Amino acid sequence: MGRSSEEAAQTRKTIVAAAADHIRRTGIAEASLADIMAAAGLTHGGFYRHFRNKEQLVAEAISAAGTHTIETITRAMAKGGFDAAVDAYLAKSHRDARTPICPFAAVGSDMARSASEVKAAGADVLERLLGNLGDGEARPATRADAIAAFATMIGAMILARIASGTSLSDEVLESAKDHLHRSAIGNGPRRKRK
Amino acid sequence: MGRSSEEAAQTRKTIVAAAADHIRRTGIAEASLADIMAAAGLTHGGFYRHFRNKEQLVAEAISAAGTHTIETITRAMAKGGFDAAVDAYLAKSHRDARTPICPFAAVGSDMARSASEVKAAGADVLERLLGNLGDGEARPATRADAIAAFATMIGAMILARIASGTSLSDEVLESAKDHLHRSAIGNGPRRKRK
DNA sequence: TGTACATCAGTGAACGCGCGTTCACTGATGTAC
DNA sequence: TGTACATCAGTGAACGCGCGTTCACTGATGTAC
Repeated sequence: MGRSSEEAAQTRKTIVAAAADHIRRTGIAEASLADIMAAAGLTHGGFYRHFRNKEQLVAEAISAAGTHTIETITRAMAKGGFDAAVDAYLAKSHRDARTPICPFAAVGSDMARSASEVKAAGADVLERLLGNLGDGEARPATRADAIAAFATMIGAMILARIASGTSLSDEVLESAKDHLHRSAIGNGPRRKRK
Repeated sequence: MGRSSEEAAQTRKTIVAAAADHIRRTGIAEASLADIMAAAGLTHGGFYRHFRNKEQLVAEAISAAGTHTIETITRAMAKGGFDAAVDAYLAKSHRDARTPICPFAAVGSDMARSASEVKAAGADVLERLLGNLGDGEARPATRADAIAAFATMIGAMILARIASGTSLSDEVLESAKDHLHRSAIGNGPRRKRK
């Protein structure tokens, strides 16, 4: 089955998208190349026509998932400010989603243990996210505030997922939301730090 | 090789301790029973004399690692208050440790995807930790404050480990520390929430 | 107290399985003439 | 323009390996008499 190079480029994107989904749902180690390729509508033998190895795919999948997450957060910030973005991120629907949106909450611990290629992709997503949180009107006052706020969000989401099904889980989400709303990090327009 | 039941109980504890180490170092899925048993000085065949399956061992290992983490945090709080505990947790030496101390930072994402037995062990550790953070003089003012502070700590540690080796990593630790110090969560004695 | 025996922690080989990776092959595509 | 051919995306079988789990066996322990 020969394919044009245009079709091949599309196939590659499909594989990355399937990997981004599968990895966030099951974890990095648990997502097998055969499953990812099947989800992309392909057999697993063709994988190495597109990628050097699994690590490369994981790195690109993290990057793609991160880009979508940044867009989602940026959109929420533009519409309803920092508080709205926090509420959207820490929503029960995000906690319970079959496919988690944010790769840091879904596989943050996995990434921390991964090969440098994967960690670099994760660090790049974080850097891009921090750059974008500076945009908009009701943004965090400083880069340090944005870092602390995002750390609180992913930490709370991870704890809420561990405790899912208990009242503690809801309490974690509510406590983190309240804290971020009250901490005056993003209330109203501020000057970006020089 | 027959063993007394006393020796067997000690062996069981050794296996759990080896599992707690191995799991925090490599991840849940990546820690094989054969490796854990070898680290405990045993062959892997005898595993099922002590545990129903891998899940049960993982749950007990999380619980044991969590107990040690709670003790460490409680000790730091007793000695230097909330700020000292934050500084100890978010230290570079904790980020770079061969065996991470805190199971939530090390394998939080893994736990969130694990069987209910493992998640229940994690939720129990969190509940115990929150109970202990209420002790001491310079404790977080409310349970909600304690939850938000701990979420910030594990989130920051995970992000710092993903970015390890870059200046962003140090920046994450510093930003989270500054935020927690400034947020007045644990500055001085407060009344515990009713 | 001394002896026979049941127990069971631990050994080491084996099981079926799924993993990442490799490879010979297929056949439509795009190019050279 | 039409034809021959090289390319290479995708197939499907196979590879060696490590996994969780099982099992027949060993032999020191603790108990029954």
